[in-house]
Parts: sequence; C-alpha cells; structure tokens
Amino acid sequence: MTSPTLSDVARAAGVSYATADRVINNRGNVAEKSIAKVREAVTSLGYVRNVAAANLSRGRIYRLAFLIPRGSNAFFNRIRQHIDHAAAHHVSERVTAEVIEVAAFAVEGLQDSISALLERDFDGVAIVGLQSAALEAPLAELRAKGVAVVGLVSDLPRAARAAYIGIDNIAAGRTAGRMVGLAHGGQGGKVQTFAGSLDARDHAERLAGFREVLSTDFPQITVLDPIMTKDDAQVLQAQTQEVLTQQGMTALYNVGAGNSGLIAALRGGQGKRPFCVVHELVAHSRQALMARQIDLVIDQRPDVEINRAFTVLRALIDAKDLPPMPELVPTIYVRDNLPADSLTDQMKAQDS
Amino acid sequence: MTSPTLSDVARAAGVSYATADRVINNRGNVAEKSIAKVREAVTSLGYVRNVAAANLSRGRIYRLAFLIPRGSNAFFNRIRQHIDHAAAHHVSERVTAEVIEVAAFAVEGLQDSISALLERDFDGVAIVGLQSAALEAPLAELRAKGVAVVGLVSDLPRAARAAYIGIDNIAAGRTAGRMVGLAHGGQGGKVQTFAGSLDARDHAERLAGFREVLSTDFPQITVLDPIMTKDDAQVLQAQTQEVLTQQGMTALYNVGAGNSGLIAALRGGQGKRPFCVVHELVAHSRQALMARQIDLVIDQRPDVEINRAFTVLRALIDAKDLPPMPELVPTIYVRDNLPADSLTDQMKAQDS
DNA sequence: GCAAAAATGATATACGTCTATCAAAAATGA
DNA sequence: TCATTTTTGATAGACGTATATCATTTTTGC
Repeated sequence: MTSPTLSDVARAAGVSYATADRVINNRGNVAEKSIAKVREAVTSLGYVRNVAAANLSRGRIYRLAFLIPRGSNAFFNRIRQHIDHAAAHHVSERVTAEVIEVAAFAVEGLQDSISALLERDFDGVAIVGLQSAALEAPLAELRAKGVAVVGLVSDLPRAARAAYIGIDNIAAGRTAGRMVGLAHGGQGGKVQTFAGSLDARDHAERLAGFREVLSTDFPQITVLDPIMTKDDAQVLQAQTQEVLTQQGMTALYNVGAGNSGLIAALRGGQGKRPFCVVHELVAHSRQALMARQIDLVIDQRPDVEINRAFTVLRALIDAKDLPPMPELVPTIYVRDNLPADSLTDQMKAQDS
Repeated sequence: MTSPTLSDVARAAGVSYATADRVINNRGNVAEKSIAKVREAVTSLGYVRNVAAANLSRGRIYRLAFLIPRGSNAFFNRIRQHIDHAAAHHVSERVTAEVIEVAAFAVEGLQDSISALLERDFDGVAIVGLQSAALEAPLAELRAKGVAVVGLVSDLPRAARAAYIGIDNIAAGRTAGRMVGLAHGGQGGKVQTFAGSLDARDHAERLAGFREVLSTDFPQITVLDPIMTKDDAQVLQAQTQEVLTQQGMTALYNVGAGNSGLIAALRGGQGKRPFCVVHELVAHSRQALMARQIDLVIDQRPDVEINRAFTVLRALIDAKDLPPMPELVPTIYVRDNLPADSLTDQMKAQDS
C-alpha cells in the first residue's frame, strides 16, 4: 500500500536508479528509448515525487519578499498583518517572508527597490505593482537571476511577471454598479462617484465597470463625474458634506481609499441618506457597515490574496503546477455576512 | 543562515541529541532541569521542527474520507468534483482522499456508513452531517480510534466533531434578506419563499435569518410562508408558475435546491418579473444569472470548503495548530462578479 | 574496426527527524 | 553503602530524494 519510490520506477523500467533520476530531473545525456521507458514506468506505477524528501534533500528554503507601499493606509496595514501572520505559520516549511516597504505609487521608488532586490538572495517576490515600462528592465534582470515574480493587488507589466494575484477591477466596478442599480428598485436617481486619481489604473477600471453597468442596465440612473480626492480622508469628508446638501442624490460610490472621511461626513448627516458603496473592509468601513452609515463594501479579500501569493510563489519556485485554488472574485459585504473581526481572531490566538 | 536542527538545540542546551529528542517528542523520563534547558535552547535558537524531515522519517501518509450524500444533486456533484481535484494535487504530499457516498439525508444510513468507517484505516473524515443524537455513539467510537472528524457543509452534533467547515446559514439567510430589502429601493412588496423541508436545519436557519432582517429593517415588505418543495425541480416549476400569476409579487427566495425548476418557470414568464434570489452557484443558476432570469445567487464556495477540509484534517492529524485561513462567509454573486466557469478551467487544465 | 563520444550503472553521501537499543552515569531509598 | 530506579549519552538505521563520481558499456562517425 506504500507509494512507489524512484527506485521502484527504475526497476520497473529496467534501468538503473541513476538513469531514472536523470530522466526525472531532466539532466540530459539520456537516450530517447530510456526516457520513454522511465516515463512509462512512472505512469504505470503512478509515481509521484515525494516533495518532503526532495525538499529535505536539497535543503530547500524559500526566501520570499513582499514589496508593499509604505504609509498608514488601512488596507495595506491589513495586507502587512496578513503577511506576517502567514509567514509565522510557514516557518515549519522553511518559508521566510520579508516585507519591504517602498515609496507609495512612485515608479522611480519602486524601480529602485526592485533593483535593490538583486543584491539580496530571494527566491520569490510579490510586488504591489504599477503599470510602467520603466519597471520592465529591473524585473527582467531579477527574473534572469531565477527569482519568481508575481504582481499583487495591482498588476505589473504583463510580460514582467509570472502571475497576477488580485481581483479584476473592472468586475469590481461592475459589481458595485449592479448593486447600486438594484438598490434603486427600478426608480431613477443620481450617483456621485469619488476616485483618488484616474492615473491609478485600478481606480479608472472600477469607474469604467461601474459606468458600464449603470448605463447599460439602469439608464434611468445618472452617474456624475468623479470627484478627485487623492485618497485623502479630509478631502473626502469635505466633498461628501458638500454633496449631501444637494437634492436628489440617491447614491455615493468611492472607488478609492480615504473612506474614514466619507464616513465621518455621513455620520453627521440627518434624514435619509444616499445608498453608499465603498471598497475594502477595514476597521472603519466595517464599523460604518454595522452602524448603518454605509450599505455595501466591495472587498478583495487580502487574506485570500496573501495565502495565494505564498502558494503561487512556492509553486513557481518548485516549477510545479499550481494546486487547485478558489478564484479571486470581488466580495460583496453587507452587515449580515461579515467575517469575524480579525482583531478578535488575534486575541483568540493569544489566549491559546 | 541555515536554520537550527535538533542537534544544534541539543548542543546549545548541553545535553545529548537523545535527550533533546525526548523533550521535543515528550517521551517522558526526562529530568525537569533538562526539559527546561532544552526548552530554553529551542526558543533562543528559534528552533522549528522540519516537517518535511519529520514526515519523511515516520513515513506519514494521510488517508482521508469524505462522506457525501448520494444522488444527482448539482451542488454535491460540484463538491465531489472539487474533492477529486484537490486530492489529485495532494498526492505529492502523501494525502489520499476517498469519497464515500451515503444515503441522502437519512440518519440510519449515515449511522451505518460511519460504523463502516471503523473497519477502514482512515486518519481523518469529513462528513456532511445531520443533527441527530444517534450519530454520537459511532462518531465517538471513531474518534476513540484516533480518527479526526469534521462536519462539512452541514454540521454534526457539536460534541461529536472537532470542527465544522461550512457557512453560518442564519447569516446566509440574513444576507439574502438584506439584498431583497435593498432591491425594493424603499418601496413595499411581497416575497414568496420556497424551502425543501423545514426539517432540514439549514433551510430552517436560512429562512429564519431572512425573515429577521426583513421584519426588522424592511417592515414594508411582506414575507409569505414558504412553499414546501422537497427540493424537487418539478414541484418548484409548477409552484413558481402559479406564484407568477399573482399580482404584486415583488420577490422570490428559494432557500433550498431544485432551482432548475424555478428557473424554467421564470424563463417562460413575460413582462417584469420579481427579484429572484437562490442558493448555490451551479451550472443552471450561473446560466440563469447571465441570462437575467434571476438576480442573485448566495453561494457557500464549496471549493474553499473542500480546501479547508483538507487543511484542517491534516492539522488535526498532526495535532498542530491551524494555519491562517480566510473566513467562510456566504458569498453574493451577481452576473458581474462570477468566477470563471470551472468547466472552462478543466478544459484549460487538459490543454496544458 | 577503431577511437571518440554518449549513455548507463553502481554506489556513496547528505538532508533532519524518528525510533530503538544498549551502556553508562546519576539520583534515590533504605 | 549498596541495590534499585531514573536519567542520560552514544549511536545506528530508516525514510526518499538530490547530487556527484567513476567505471563500464553502448553508440556513433569515419
């Protein structure tokens, strides 16, 4: 009942262990005929390499790095926290993860940080990226060194990374649009949108998806041009206050960050407020959802993304195919399907 | 830079490897003083057992079983498919999973199937359970044999399992209620509900959650008593047709299965149809969502659940603490945030 | 048919842990 | 103090793979 080893395969194929090994790890200098025999034995015996033994043998350790924007953004704090958490649970598999903070949303800073990675001995890196051709050269160098590179949350130039781990932001915008449309119950209305900056690709994409759904499926709803906020909570608060004074505003949608400002403005308001949709579940958006100050949060499940990043990077480093993984999809939260507070989780963890 | 081994720990603690081993694997017959010294060395060196080496050494294999209701139910077909898929990707870690079909929703059948497990040599079992005290005895026997037991999708008696992997069905019903409420845009309405049977705990819970939210937050909406369908598509089709002839029906909500019937009835209808919410994303509900025959699907992400089952069972078997895992939460699907079709995925997999 | 090149076989060591055995040392009790 | 028990040390084999070396056999080209 025990699974076959490479020695079994060699015996079945009628070759020596050394030759079987040459085939399995394609070291070359093997006759086609032998390759075929070994391959056949592998399938007929159902041989699968024992990763535990393999890793043990080569003393493999996985050194991972995460390049995350610096700053006090609640969302990226959450990301950082999840990385540390995941890393702690991966030590027994010889996986180490280091978070490297980079200047936020600056091509040059990111470029430098990527170049700096060349000096370090990482096996895999996950990068919160930007769409800039300037990144292609340093990334190409990195990959030439054999480092696995994936884009995280925000994609890198397509050719410069092996995978992208993040949601489809057009779909996220469409989802928000659908929900805003539904919430009008067939009636007309007027939606004010907010964005950090349209240079941020994710903001532009969300907005495009949002507009698309509303114009196609809910033409009786007017979408106003976005107010630019630089993701600054103060700007958002002031602008929201202003918007709330206007008549006939039936919904608000912020594609970007800075939601604490938007929420603060809503908290002050009285009477019936517009239907409110924001992105990313963090402490204040969760609280606002519970307090009925906003209606919907579209979240990208950073915890799932980080888990996925670990898995994908390991698979890339081992050059094996990916295990089955649930799809990344924009998640809709209302006050009724919120996951337990992660802070609560941490306290539980400390108890035990 | 290489991580410390148990020999390093022994040296640092000033004891032999054998003693360090006795402490680590608490084999007893060690002086308190030595235990303390080893513990100290472990923390100061940051020693972590190398699981790869450990598993290799003890030749550990994980034999898992999944007890799943027999039948052609689309949802459980999906579950079965995910199990096979996950199992295929776990062979390299010496994990095997066997799906055992049991009589659907019958306490006696399940009881017998659990007893039958005693004859087999499984390390862990995931069971789509029922709330019945009759299951407690056979489960206790199983656990006494050292088998890890978890409830899957539908819980077992609390004391009889180590964990439950599934969503909170009250939350799922609340979520559905919230969405139906929102979709009325402040107007009144009348909702027809459908259920398989209120003996099924999950159906009853969903309905309760649904009612709770609507009565609390949307009192202008009337919730009609559920039509019982036995999860039979034909019954559902006939009943839906009947309901659609009635005036003023603004929404439909089915907490159970048999949605193909409901969808067939909707496909026939003309003019404006009620807002429709169903559970579980399967081929026909996905198609109906795309074809705008229904509006919302609440899904429990069986793929995530299966992955989780594998992880939790392995952790239980190894008696180690659980790695970080994203929460299980009822997922809301609209036509804009659907994951790629799993059939498409399979075809892709065949290509490569 | 011969030299050179390519392919194969045989074998040894290492990875870190588990498990077991046996002998030696230390602690305990009377 | 001596016998008994408890604790410790030393060590060896196994798990399955990776990697390397060196000798031997087979194939290739001319």
